[in-house]
Amino acid sequence: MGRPPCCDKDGVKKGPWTPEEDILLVSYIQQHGAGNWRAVPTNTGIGLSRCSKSCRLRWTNYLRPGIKRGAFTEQEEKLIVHLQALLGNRWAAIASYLPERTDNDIKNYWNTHLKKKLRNKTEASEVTDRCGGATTRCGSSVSSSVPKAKGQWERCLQMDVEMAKRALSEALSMEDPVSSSTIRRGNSPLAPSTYAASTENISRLLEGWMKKKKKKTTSTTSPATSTSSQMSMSASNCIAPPPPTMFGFEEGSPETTTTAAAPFHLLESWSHGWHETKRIKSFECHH
DNA sequence: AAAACCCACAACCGCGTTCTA
DNA sequence: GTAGAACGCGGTTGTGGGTTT
Repeated sequence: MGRPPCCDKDGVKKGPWTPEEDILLVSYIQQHGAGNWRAVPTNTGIGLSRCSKSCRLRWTNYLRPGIKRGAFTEQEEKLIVHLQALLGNRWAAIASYLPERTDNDIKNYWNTHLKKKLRNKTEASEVTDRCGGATTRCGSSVSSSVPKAKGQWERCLQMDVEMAKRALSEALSMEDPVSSSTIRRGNSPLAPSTYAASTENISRLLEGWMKKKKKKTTSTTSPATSTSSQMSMSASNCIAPPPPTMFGFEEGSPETTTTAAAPFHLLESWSHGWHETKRIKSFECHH
């Protein structure tokens, strides 16, 4: 009946990942490709005693090639704010418009920076009309608990859509052609740089890890030498593609057909070749 | 110098959905 | 068709580093 069990909870390691574990995971994915997470812990042998869920998370959030880390740009910030206004806290959907960022990253950034920023803004403009002014951000959240008259809500949403359109156009026009073309095309399944990019991710993580370790202790043996050589060796190879960054919205979704759908069409060019019906379906289900 | 506090972010948890035997 | 596990997502927590007192 059903699928076999995921992984026995006993002996499953938790907490921060070490570079060794990262290497193990990446080399596994290099050989077998991303997906089938259930098989990862068993196939990597005793070296990786992580549950499949943890492996998937580690890969999608940190090791996957093409992930951009560091400070968010103003354009990214704008995008997030407007998409959050349109989509609510659907971080995965929002992340699909920022292919270099993960949903976790965006979620964290929202919770730590943008939420505060917006709160300050709204506090400052609280005195003014909540929905009437042209610059007032209204209908801000899909999940807003404040009830609104239908017509009013639609007008607000329409305004948000217009704002989002502008922000998206700005963001798109300001992108440099090289990086944006990479983004639009995603990671080609056979792109030779794919694994290299992944090892770059690990190298970055390793650097940070080494710094931390240096601070803590100077006497412990570090994995740096073995891992770096392993990485440079592996970098010449090519791995299976990462899970395609999702792009999901379907024409005619209820409630979004005439309003929110507009910016998504605008963005469709971003992601040609990335259509992932599974996620589209999943998004439909949420509506 | 040390304690207290704050902040950022990586990772975990729980739940709904999807998949498969 | 059904049961049960995997998968994916959003919310939350834990931890480590930085700053302030």
